[in-house]
Amino acid sequence: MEGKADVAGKVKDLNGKTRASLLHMAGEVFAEGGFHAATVRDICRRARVNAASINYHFGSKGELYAAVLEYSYAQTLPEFPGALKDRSGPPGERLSLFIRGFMQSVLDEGRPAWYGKLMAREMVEPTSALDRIVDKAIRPRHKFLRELVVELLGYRPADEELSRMAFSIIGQCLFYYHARQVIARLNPSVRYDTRGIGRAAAHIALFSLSALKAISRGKKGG
Amino acid sequence: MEGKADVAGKVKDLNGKTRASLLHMAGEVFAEGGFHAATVRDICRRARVNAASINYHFGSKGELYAAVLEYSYAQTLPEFPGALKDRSGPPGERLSLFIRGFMQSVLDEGRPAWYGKLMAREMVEPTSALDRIVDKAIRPRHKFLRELVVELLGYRPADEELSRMAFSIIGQCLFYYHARQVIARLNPSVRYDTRGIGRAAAHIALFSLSALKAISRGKKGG
DNA sequence: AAGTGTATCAAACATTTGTTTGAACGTCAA
DNA sequence: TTGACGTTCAAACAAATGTTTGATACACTT
Repeated sequence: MEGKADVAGKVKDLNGKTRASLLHMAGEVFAEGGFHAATVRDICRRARVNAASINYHFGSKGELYAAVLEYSYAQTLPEFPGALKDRSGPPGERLSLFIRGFMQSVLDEGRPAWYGKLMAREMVEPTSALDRIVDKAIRPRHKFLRELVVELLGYRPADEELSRMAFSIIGQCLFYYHARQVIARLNPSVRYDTRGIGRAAAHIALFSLSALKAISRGKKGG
Repeated sequence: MEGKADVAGKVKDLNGKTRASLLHMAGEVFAEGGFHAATVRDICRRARVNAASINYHFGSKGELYAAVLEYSYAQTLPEFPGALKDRSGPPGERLSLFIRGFMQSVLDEGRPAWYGKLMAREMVEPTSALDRIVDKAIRPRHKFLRELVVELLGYRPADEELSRMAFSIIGQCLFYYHARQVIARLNPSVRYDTRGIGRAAAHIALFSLSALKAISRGKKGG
């Protein structure tokens, strides 16, 4: 009944055309509307395969979702891990680069890299995959941001306060993703192409660096 | 067939017990999981009424949702409009009060005031009701924030830049709502009771005021 | 008492969801 | 050629969804 799909899935991976097509289209559909809004029929229609293919190749919609996360995470691996450990250059510049890179991965509509979007979606509408995402993707970035904040402040605040600093920075970034429909209505001039993302990232970097600098000064002075 | 429900809805409003019960339970359910995740059967079960009641009293699930938004908005009316026009007191203090009030309305789990949550949900998962919410609730707050930022900066930046300042502030606030599942995993010590909300609000106010002050100084000095 | 309109209910309805089934097709080894 | 295996497909399935229906009970008027 279940052929070789489960066992061989990890062996052949993308050998089969159907399987690869499903993986890509599923990534697209999941990134668009989240896990629940996505339908297997829509995914299969776009992938031009039979509706039963998902269950044959992945077992279920949920396991397909997990496979998409795993796959897209592996795709983005070459991008980040270097940046997440890079300690060269002034910390302010590293923060700017991090913010821009993060926003690109979440907002850029062009390339088929849905991992950022899937990550952002999981925050709002969690599935059983959230724990894995937190451990593999979010926690490393959070830690990276915390250390950067320590450098920028010049001292290490209490644990909770330090987390809040990171939250303040990431919160600004994610707002552009989560509230993009509202932003489009409040200020239609805000664009989401590479230039627009760059402008948003530049503002967030300026805003955050200014805050950290002023807080640092206040702490040292008082 | 459609009796007096549609016509009389606006006349009697909450006279009927069933209608009122539905309105309250629907608000609760919609706030929990959004419009799509909510089911009419769940709402009716909690309200202890028949499953057909929603269509009888409101016409459809969508119109019930609209009615909930309208009702909960009317409930929160007494709270805000004063605050949104208050020009007394130092602007920094007014910003702190705004942030705290906004976060309370979005995060507080105790009271049955779902308007904040529904508003935050509409941003991420918009329905056809978004336009109305933007006009009636979001735009006034956005405008209020912009004017406050102008006061705090001491000058008026370009339109887009000014909007981004407001986005940076609101983005920090909404992160605590949208990413609460992730926050719980990253830093379990962050609480969502009144004290915890107050602490988060205080941090966001400090962070934002520091940023605005430093940016203002930089602009004037350079 | 009869009549009128409102409200509530259990049941059924049509649609959509994820999933399963059984047949058909192709490939390759014996 | 035969038989086994992996793959694809149309069709059907069971469950859940929003909605509709027809009957029944109640309140109030005439």
